[in-house]
Amino acid sequence: MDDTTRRVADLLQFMGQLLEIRGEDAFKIRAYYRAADQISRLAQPISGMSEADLLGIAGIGKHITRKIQEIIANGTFRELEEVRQGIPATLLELLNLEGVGPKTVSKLWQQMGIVTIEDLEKAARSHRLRALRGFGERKEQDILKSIEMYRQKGTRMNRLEADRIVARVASALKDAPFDTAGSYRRGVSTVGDIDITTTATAAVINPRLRAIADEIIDEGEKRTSFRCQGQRVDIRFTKPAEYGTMLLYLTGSKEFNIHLREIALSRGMKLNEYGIEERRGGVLRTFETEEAVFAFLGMTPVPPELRENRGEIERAFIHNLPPLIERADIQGDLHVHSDWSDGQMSLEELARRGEQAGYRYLLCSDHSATLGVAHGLSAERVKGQGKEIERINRTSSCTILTGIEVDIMADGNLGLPNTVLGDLDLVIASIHSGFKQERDVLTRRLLKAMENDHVDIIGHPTGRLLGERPPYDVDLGRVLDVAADTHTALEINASPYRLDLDDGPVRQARDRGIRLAIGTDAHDPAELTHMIYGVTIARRGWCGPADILNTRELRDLLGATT
DNA sequence: GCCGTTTTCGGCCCGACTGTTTTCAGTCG
Repeated sequence: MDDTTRRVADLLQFMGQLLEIRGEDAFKIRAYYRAADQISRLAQPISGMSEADLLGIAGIGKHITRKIQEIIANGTFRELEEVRQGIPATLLELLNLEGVGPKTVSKLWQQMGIVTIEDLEKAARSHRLRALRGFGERKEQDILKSIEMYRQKGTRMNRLEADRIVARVASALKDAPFDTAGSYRRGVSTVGDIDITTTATAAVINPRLRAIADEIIDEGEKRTSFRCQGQRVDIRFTKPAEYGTMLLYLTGSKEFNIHLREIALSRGMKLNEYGIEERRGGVLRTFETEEAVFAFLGMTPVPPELRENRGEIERAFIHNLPPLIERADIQGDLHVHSDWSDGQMSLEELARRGEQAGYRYLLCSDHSATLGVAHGLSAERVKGQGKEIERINRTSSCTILTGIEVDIMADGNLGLPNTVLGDLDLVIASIHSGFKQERDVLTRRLLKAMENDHVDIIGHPTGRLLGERPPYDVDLGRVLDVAADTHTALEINASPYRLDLDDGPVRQARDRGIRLAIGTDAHDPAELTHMIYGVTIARRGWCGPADILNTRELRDLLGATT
């Protein structure tokens, strides 16, 4: 997203938060949040959009359009500046505390003069909070605990961590039937908490959960929340007859649920986690499966990965959802390292692992020599590796493709000469250094690499490491333009530590007909199994088999990239 | 503030759980 679009979304979000603290009408607040959300997922820069374009976006009307125009022209809007005058900026941070919402913040501020987390901590420690109406000893303790949690900053889990927690909870549930839901089920690249629904009863399950919980947050007949290995887990207990609507509700996303419920409402039906009822005193109709709910509403079932209210609901009503890629469509892995650079697998092992995975091919893409730490390959060693691969391929049903993950250096030149690159089956070009360069410099490095005829794929195009390093500052719009022009594929790096590109840009690339390549970037055998994470991101980006290079047969693949 | 196949006014997704309460407000998902 470009800076201006980002700023518009941020300021509308900010306005919503300020209005919350002021205790304004909840629907007005929601309107700002909704507008901010819509803008943050725009595929194009907002500054290029006309007034009519803006008004065409659901949830953006006359007033917010004017404010957007003001932000584009002046960097802010008058009403926001007026509202923020009266409210200390530090108050917003208090909203990050679990159990502390706008009403509480407002009360703390107006009745006790509390404006920072430090103020709040002091007041709670000296037992002054309990003087407020609606506060007691328990609440003081809870607030202190929330402050501690916030300072430890529980970050979102990557998929691998989430898988571990799910496995742990599954072991406690034993034979009880259950499904994961929430962002985990939708396949989001990082997961905030684990949502689970089960038809087993609370009476049976709650005691088992206590055995694996660090802490029980709250415990009930219908829902139990607890912390497991530092992460929050929510379990909903469901009757089998109501399982379909419960799973649908718990899977979300929130925006998907709201939109679907609005549509149900407009047809005189109320949809919740227990079923669907006629709005005027009808009986509750229940559904055992999600498919049954979708069928009743007249929709094609929406795969969980698509449930983000990005147009999939409308498409499901006209039975026109895109075909999505499946794990079984994958014919090979297009990014693997061997022990010729920093990987652990020999070339023989690569071939064997590829056969075991049922792959037709694997792209051996070791680092080029410029990347000192990775024992990268010189021009000479590239040749040597090629001979070795040729030998192994004679007896392997999984063809090892010769390749390289060549460095895009600080000046945009590549780490190996064209004469070397030209002899390889496929070339990935990636940035591994100079992350802090100016946006324009970084962007031009990528563009220059794409314009090289020998470069087939751009590896981990934004360079992010989830929870560790933000994406580098590139103009993704320009990258997509040039990728389309030069027929360069962009990678969906399937490593759970990267997932780069993520679903948003994948969708944009896919909509523009840009080809995508899924690679695990495996350095050891276990990492070859990460392919599923990449496939999931592709699905979230609305990709079908035809959008992904490595669904192709070998001959087709090489034909497409020469 | 947005929006319209009951509406240009009067709705806006819906429910669980907790703490501090004597019936509910606040928060969360």
